[in-house]
Amino acid sequence: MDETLREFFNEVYEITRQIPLGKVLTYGKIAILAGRPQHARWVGRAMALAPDDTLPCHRVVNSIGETAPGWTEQRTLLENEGVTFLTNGCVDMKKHLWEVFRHQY
DNA sequence: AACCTGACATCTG
DNA sequence: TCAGATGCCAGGT
Repeated sequence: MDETLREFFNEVYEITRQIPLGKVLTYGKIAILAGRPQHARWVGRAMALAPDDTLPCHRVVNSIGETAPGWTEQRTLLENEGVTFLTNGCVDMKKHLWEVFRHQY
């Protein structure tokens, strides 16, 4: 794998580690924070390959708040930390999306 | 080189 | 509101 991509992955993991309990981030937002706005899909791949069990990758969802396909535990993990879901099965983004940008300013 | 794939995002009718 | 199309990009075949 390309070295710059590996750096990107590490950046992604670093950011993911900083997501507070009970909050979530989207693949796209993480891609932006990691400096590569076009690589949302690569963030997903980074999660899939995440070697570190302590990485809170369950706090990463897509732009509309859907949990990862084929990973039913994710919802349970989130609910255990107080994250609520809407009737359509998506995370209540209004409540739980981590407003990173507001903290930066 | 050509084509497919995917833990994505955004636009469109 | 929502399914389908489109853009995206690197890895796999």
